[in-house]
Amino acid sequence: MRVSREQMAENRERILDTAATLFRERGFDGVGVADVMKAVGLTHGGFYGHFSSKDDLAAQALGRAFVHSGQWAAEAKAAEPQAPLQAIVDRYLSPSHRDDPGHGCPVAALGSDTARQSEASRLAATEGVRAAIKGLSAISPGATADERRTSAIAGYATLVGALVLSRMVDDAALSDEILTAARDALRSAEA
Amino acid sequence: MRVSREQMAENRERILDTAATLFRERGFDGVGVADVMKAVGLTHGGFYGHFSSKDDLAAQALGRAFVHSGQWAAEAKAAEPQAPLQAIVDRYLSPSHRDDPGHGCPVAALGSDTARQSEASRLAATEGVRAAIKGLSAISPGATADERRTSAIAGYATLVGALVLSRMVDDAALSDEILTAARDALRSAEA
DNA sequence: ATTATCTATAGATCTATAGATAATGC
DNA sequence: ATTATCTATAGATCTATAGATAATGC
Repeated sequence: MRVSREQMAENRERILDTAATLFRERGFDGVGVADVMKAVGLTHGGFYGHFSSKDDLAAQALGRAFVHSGQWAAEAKAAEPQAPLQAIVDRYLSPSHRDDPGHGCPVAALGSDTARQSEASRLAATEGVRAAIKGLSAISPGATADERRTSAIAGYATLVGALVLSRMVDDAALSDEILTAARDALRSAEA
Repeated sequence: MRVSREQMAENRERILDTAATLFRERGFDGVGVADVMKAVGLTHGGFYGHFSSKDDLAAQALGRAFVHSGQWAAEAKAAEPQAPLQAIVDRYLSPSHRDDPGHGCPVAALGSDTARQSEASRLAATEGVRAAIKGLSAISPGATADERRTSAIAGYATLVGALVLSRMVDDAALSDEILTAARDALRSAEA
């Protein structure tokens, strides 16, 4: 039953990544500790050797999701160095992102829930949002640093809101229209 | 124990309004049937005489929240007929709206959750979002009806995203900055 | 010998229902 | 007599813990 120290560390990573995905797919309350452990292939009693509580897991999994989000943005930038903001906007507002919340933006997937979560989760979210704003400020339009930061925050809000709205409505045409409208508006703001 | 037919109808209304507030404050999973009934002053067994299930209540309470949201926007328009969009934006992005989710926008409070809710809830949300877009299209900037609709959708997304972000972060200054940045960006878009 | 994981379960909570109670309305 | 509400509870689910098991690592 016991595994090596190295294997244990790997198990912990898999619990975190699996939880980060499941929470984004089903919400914090839609996933139990036993669900996460079962998905990883362990029994749920073993969970408490890795994390002190479900809240602890939630906070760390949220942090993990934000880190992946940042890498995701960096990839988009690297792939399109001439128009990095447009690359991020197009990828963020794509149907494939909308249809795969488990591997997407943690703000759109868990935003309204996180506001009601533990202190540790909210701290992870605050750092994640701060980092995202910083990253977007470097590539957003504006004559001064202040203007770029303002347009980065507003652009971030537009992305998040459009994705939340597109996932909420039960009408494929309206959902697509929301993504397209937000993309068009952000494109003309860049010009 | 029994009450008049009229009183029963009033009880039903109070259950709906109370649920609409509690769900927005604590999320769908953060509120039990017993919590709602206790807040109304009834025992939880009586609930099933009014609604067939918690899902049924959730869908109807969500519809109710959207109706109130529409009235809220109409009030802002009536109070400031010369600049109706600005009045809505200012009210939506105010600290008092941010700090009172129970009486505010259902999209910002329950958006990510609603995507995972029952068919009936998603239908209520779809109608609510459709109505909001229609209302905003009438007062949004743009030369053609299509342009006004696009800027209405993008503006709505900016409002929702900014409120979600401002509620998620655990830093008052950053939260205020997000509200202000979104408001400034929407103001310059109107011009 | 130590310890990562497993088995089993306590304790709490939540939805939904069945039958009792008591006030309304024909 | 009808029916809106109440009391009590069944059944399911979830977090967390205690003690057993068996493989690692000194």
